[in-house]
This record gives sequence, C-alpha cells and structure tokens, in this order.
Amino acid sequence: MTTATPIPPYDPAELEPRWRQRWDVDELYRVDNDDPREPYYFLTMLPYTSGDLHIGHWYAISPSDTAARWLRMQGKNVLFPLGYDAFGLPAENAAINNNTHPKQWTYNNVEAMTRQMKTMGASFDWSREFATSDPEYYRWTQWWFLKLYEHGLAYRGSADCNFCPGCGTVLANEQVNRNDEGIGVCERCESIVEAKQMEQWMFRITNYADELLEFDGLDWPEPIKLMQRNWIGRSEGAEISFPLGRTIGGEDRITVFTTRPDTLFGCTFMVLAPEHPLVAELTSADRRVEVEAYIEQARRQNEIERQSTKREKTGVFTGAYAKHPFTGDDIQIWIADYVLLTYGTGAVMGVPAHDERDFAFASERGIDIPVVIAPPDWDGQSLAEAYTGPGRMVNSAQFDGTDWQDGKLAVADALDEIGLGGRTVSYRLRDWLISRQRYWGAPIPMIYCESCGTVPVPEDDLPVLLPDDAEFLPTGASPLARHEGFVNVDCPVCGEAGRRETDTMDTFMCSNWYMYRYVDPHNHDAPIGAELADQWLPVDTYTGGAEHAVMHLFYARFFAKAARDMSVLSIDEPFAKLFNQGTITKDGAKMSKSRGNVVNPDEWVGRYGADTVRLYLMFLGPWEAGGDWDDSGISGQWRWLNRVWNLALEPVDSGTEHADAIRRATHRMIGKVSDDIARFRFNTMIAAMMEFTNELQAIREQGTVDAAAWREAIDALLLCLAPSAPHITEELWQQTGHSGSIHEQRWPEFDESLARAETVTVVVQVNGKLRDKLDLPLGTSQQDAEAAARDSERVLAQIAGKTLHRVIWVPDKLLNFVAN
RNA sequence: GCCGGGAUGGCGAAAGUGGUAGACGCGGCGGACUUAAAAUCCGCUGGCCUUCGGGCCGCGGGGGUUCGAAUCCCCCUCCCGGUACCA
Repeated sequence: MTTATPIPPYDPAELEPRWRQRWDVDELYRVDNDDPREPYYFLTMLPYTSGDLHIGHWYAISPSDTAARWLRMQGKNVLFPLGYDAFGLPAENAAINNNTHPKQWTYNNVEAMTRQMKTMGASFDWSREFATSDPEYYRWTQWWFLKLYEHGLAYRGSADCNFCPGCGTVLANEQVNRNDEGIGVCERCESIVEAKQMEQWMFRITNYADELLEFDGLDWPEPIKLMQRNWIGRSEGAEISFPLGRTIGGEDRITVFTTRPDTLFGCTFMVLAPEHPLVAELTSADRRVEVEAYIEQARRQNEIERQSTKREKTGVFTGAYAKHPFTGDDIQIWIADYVLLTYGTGAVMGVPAHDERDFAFASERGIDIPVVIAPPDWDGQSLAEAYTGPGRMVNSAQFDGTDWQDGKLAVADALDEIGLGGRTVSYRLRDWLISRQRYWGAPIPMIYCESCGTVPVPEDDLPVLLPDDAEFLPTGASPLARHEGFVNVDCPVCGEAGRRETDTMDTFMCSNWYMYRYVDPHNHDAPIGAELADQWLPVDTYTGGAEHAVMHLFYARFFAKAARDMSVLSIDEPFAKLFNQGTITKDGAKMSKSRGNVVNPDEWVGRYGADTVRLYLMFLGPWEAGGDWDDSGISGQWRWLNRVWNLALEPVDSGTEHADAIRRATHRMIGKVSDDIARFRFNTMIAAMMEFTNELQAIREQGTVDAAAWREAIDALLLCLAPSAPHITEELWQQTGHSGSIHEQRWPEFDESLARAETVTVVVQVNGKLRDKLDLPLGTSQQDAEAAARDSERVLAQIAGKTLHRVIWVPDKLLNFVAN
C-alpha cells in the first residue's frame, strides 16, 4: 500500500450538509419548463403529514430519487416533486388527543417532515411543494368538484352508507375492509361499520366502469390491474322478468339478474333481498308476521352475522307467486338475507340444480330441484349436489340440446323478443361516496336555498374557506354544521338566506389531482395550464405502495378520464408506468407507533450519514419485495463507502500495467449497473459496484496500475454511484480534480467490446454433473474444448469404462459428456 | 372458498432466454496491526463424509420432462396480500 500522505477520513456529518446547502444555493434541482431536453415526470406517492417521518418514507423515496437522478444523467429534464397529503382524520384525532388545532398540528408536521426529508439529499424541486390543505390548493379541489357537478358526474343521493362510529363519518365502499370474521370494518380505525341511509354526495365512477377495465398501453403490475378488475366486477348475463299477474307497488313483474339464463327452466323459486321495496306489498296476510319478523331480524344483525358465508341459508316464504316467463308455472317468492339489495336487481331466481346456494336453500325446504344442464354421463337421476359446470340444456322445451354457452345468449334473446328480459351487464362497482362528516377536509362548495334548491358556489367565491374556529370533535354530524358563521350564507342566485353544505370531501379527492398541480403549482387562474399539462402529462413513472390499488390508484384513473371528458385535460390515464415497492418492516411486523417498532431515520443518518442509509435500504433486497430493517446490516454499506472513499483518494503506483483488466472490470460494472437501474434492481446494482471495488483493490495489490485506466475506473465508479449516494460522490468528484457538479454529468457510456474477456470458464460435466472447469480462449471450438477436457484427470476418471453416447456443447459455456 | 404473490446457507439475498447454485453484504471463525480494545486490512465460511486427491447430499415436500431443472409440467404443504353469499 502506498499511503505516503494520510488522506482525510470520510466524514458525512461534515460533507453532507455542506453539499446540500450548495445544491440549494445553486438551485441544482430546480426544474425549468423551458429546458429543451426531453421532459420526464417521475413521481412518488405523496406522504401523509403524520408527523413522524419513519424509515418507510426513506424506503419509498431513496430508490425513486436514485432513478430520477439517473434519468437526469441520461439527459432528460426530470420533474421530481414532493408535497403533502394533509387533510384527513389523523390530524383531527391527534389534535383531539394533544389539544392542538388540526391546522397547527398539520403544518407543524409539514415543517418537521420537510426538515427531515431534506437530510436525505433527494433531488426534489422544493419550489413546487404544497400541502393539500393549503387554501390555494383546496380552492382548486373545490373547483374540480364544481366541474364534476356541472357535468353531471357529482350528484347528491340517498344511499345505504357505511358509517364508521369510531370516525364519526361515512366511508366509501373501498374504505371498508373485512376482518377475520368477514365483518366490515373501517379501513382506518377498525371499528365495525354500520349501515345508515343518508343523503350524500357521490361521483359517478360507475359511468367509467368499462373504460376502467382497459389497461392498454399502461405499464402496470398485473396484480394491481387484476385487483381493479375484480373490484369493478363486471359480469355479463341477462335480466329476466317474472310477471306477477297483477300490479303491486306500480310493478307488474319482478326482475332478476343472472349470469346463467341457460338454467332458466330449472328455476323453481325466486328470492328477494329482505329490504327489496316490493316485499311489504307482496307478502300475503297469513305470512306477514313471519316475514316482518325475518326482516327485522335481518336488519338487526345487518352487516355483522349477515356477512358470514358459512352459515345456514335462512329465509321465509312471502306467500306470493310470480309466473315463469316461458312456462307460466307458479314460482314461489321468498326473501332471504343472502340476497343483497345492492347487487344486480336485489332479486335472484332460484335454480337449485345449478347453483350451490340455491341447492342448499331448496333442499332444506323440499323445493323441486329439476336438472336442466346435463352433467357428463348424466343418467337422468336427481343430483346430490349442484352442478355448475358445462353441458347441454335438457328439460328446457325448445332449447333442449343447446350447449349452455349458446343457451345463455339464446334464452336472453328469446326473453327480449317477448319483452321479459334480455342481455345485460352487471357491475359490483358502486358510485364513489365522497361526503365526510368531519372537519379537516375541503368543504364541499354547495349551498342549499329554500327557493333555488341546490346551488353551486360561484367559481369566483372559491375557496370556501374552512373556518379555524370550528368545534371539531366528532359526533356523527358534521362539525361545520354547528358553526353558524360558516353555515349561514346568502344564496348566490336569489340572495335569500341559504345554508352551506357542511360535509367535507374524502381526502382521496385531494390526491386525485395533485400530480397535475406540481406541473403548474403557482397558477392562480386554473388548477393547471393546458400547455404545461401537454408538456408533462401523463406521469411517466409513478412509484408507491400497493395498498392503494382500489382506492387512490383507482380514483385517480377515474378522475383523469372525467377531466378529459370535461375538456380540462387531454390524457386518458394519469400514470403511464406504475411500480409498487414493498413494505419495510421491523422484526417482521409493520412499523407503528402503537407497536413501538418505528425506526427513526434521523438516528441512523446521525451515525452513518444519509448516503449509507440510502444505500442500505436499496441493498436490502428487491424493491418490490420490501424487507425487514435489521440494524446490524447497515455497517456493510458504511464500510463500503469508506472503501470507495479510500480507493478514490489514495494515490496508486502509476505505471502501465493491468490497463485491459481495469477497463474490462470498469465496463462490466457500467453495463450491469445501467441494466439494473433501468429495471429498478437497486440491490444487485449496488452489489455490482461492490464487486467492482473488490476487483480494483485486488488489482492494485498486484503492483503498478495504468494511470489513465485507473482514473477512468474511479470516474466511472463515482458516476455510477452518484444517483444512489449523491453526497459522497459529489465530494469525491471535486477532490479528484473535476469541476462542475457530478449530478450534471452524463451517465458513462457502456462499451461492450471493452467488457469482453479474452478467456472464459468452460464447465465440463459428465452426465450433467460438474467435474471440472477449463479456462479457454473465447470462441474455442468444440473439438479443442473436448481435447482439453480429455486432459483432465477428473473427467477421465468419470468416463473410464463407460461408453460415450453423446457430447453436449454450449460454446464458451459448457461441455457435457453423456456416458454409461 | 376464489384470485394473486412467495418459500434458496446462521441471516438479508443473487442466479435476463433450462447450462458453474449461493454473486454481494451481514454474522461467525482464523490471522495481521495494537500494550490492549475499537476501527481497518487479509484468509476461510451450505451440510455430511474424506486416505485431503476428492466423494455424496443440497434451492418448502413428492412425482415427471430433459444430456442437464431454483428455472418447465403435475400433485401437496406452509406463509403473505386481495376478495368474499356478486346471483
């Protein structure tokens, strides 16, 4: 070793803040819209202002920043912004617990998080930062609401809502999870959700159900696409009407939805949801007591036991009958709580032979179970269980012999002809309920007037400001409703006294459009200017957790399409490429304050510096897999950065040796790192650079090295490492005699011809088992390789006494003797 | 139940198209430096057996295809995520 003069130690505590300040002063990451380079929009999901920045934020952001920096070195004009999702319940809950105002709590957190976030050295353009609770921002959230209202995409309607008693507000369907017993619980506080009929604001996301099923041209993970498709739950089938023979409640028929119209002739009963509007009038006098008791019991256990799929199929007969649309046979009308009012038509036809639930229901009640789709080798006997597979129609009059698939269409079309049904499509997706009976959100900009009805707040009056002095403790009613100063307002149309809408919007409305605002964050005339929108949108790459598959990511897609149809944007989709990173855990469990297993990044940054922490998070494993934070591993990255430091700064014995070996290692490293970073394989990218430093160190041990090749090697290493470890590489770039920021340099060019080795290791197998390895010149012929292999004692010993049947030859790789 | 994803050393993990399993790192062991420790550097590190040449076994389990399987096919177990009477 030739450390004649000692080099200064690697001191991240000194160098990291110094460089961050310098970049700040130089506005290194300020994005210029007029930059002629190709624009690239790289976005990571905006964090919620929870206050405590934990290592999970770093896990999400470090690789994103690395990719964004790499794209810049590729010559792109990269927009990489950050802001805060700031409205929402935790702010209120924390405020209640700490006796501070949600606004104060939120903005304190914004400040603290920004301070912490900045220690990462991420290349965010902070001049575009905002919080969704900024009046200047939610003014436009309200503007979007007005647009949606104007275009008939926002409406107020009575709906069976999911009410969370814990949060004191209604929730969207997507915000209700199932617990282990299958009971609906609040996504946030896990309280059991109650059903409540309420007048609420909704968005017509169902208008876009079919378009949302399309993912053409999107580079999205398959599992997310699948989850969205399942959530939409499109199923093709038929509507079938069963005439009642009289008019009840204005209806002369009951309509069911089915995916199996081919089984219509096997229908022996029908079942309505207990809440079905016709039930009361249908019920015969002698059945009334029983039916009402059943409805009452179903309502009581609502949502709770009713969700369990395993329990017995209960139900009661209404005493009423409908007529089979083809045969005219009497069909008993039952009610049962396994039929849901919210899906299809709230009524189903009972075909016990070909539906498992109907079979269970019918066999317990002695209802006929006629077979109408013949199972394979069917002998005409009755069935022991429901048969739901393919087959030909039987006992189905003119349809006998028809294949079930053809039968589905044929029956639907025949019903269409007689006016009793036809083909139709049903969806599981419901409209998105956005009203929230909470304080800390964007007020819905509507006014109710005695004479004018529901009136939108005029655009010029936006924002409808959230009053600071509201009593925000949750009661189930909107806190704003008790604020007289807020509620009372003159009707903008007639000037008479009106009342404001007092619900606020679901915070997912705020995150529906934040990616557009970054593009034009200071626009006072519009949420986003058309020109800048065309320049930057859609987002090229979006990274974030998979937990928003059917919430944020789904809503945002709907919103983009709505914005397009309202002629505000001209994109079909908000995110061209989506990448889901995994979750970082501690001791195998999700980090949470209540578990007390939150890893604070500040502690580790203080100990090793930001670059080490960034590298360690990326080195843990594949980004999409997530990982467990283990304190002991981080020292590896620290040691390695110290080795890089020394390698770059320690003088070498200059000469002319090993030039080829150094260049080969250099270009192999450049090739591997370039490849990995493009595929977001940050763990193997770092491993490749580590391998490279190991090689350089080994070469240096062997004596003098070619000065030019060595210099190229160190430059390449620093450039390749710059996106991942921005501080140390900037320092070393300067100390090794360069001028200008390393982060404004071009990514090193990979030269494949320099990376190629002149010899390769050829593996020699006998019957597929490794027996020897040969070092042979690249491009050695099979003949020469075989000759070399036959010189090997170990190979000969294995072939001895055997007959050679075949020789498998994979050039420059493998030679396999097949013998026995 | 259904739909996705996964299981590789003591640990985190590598292995684009079937072709040297365990790269890289942590931890461990041994050595150098030091009065000593830390730090750093060097060597070894999947298991079992070994006459020290090597041999056998090893990618959740069991079958199969193939000259050759972590990788392809079939069956099974377990773990994680989604969904759940959707007609």
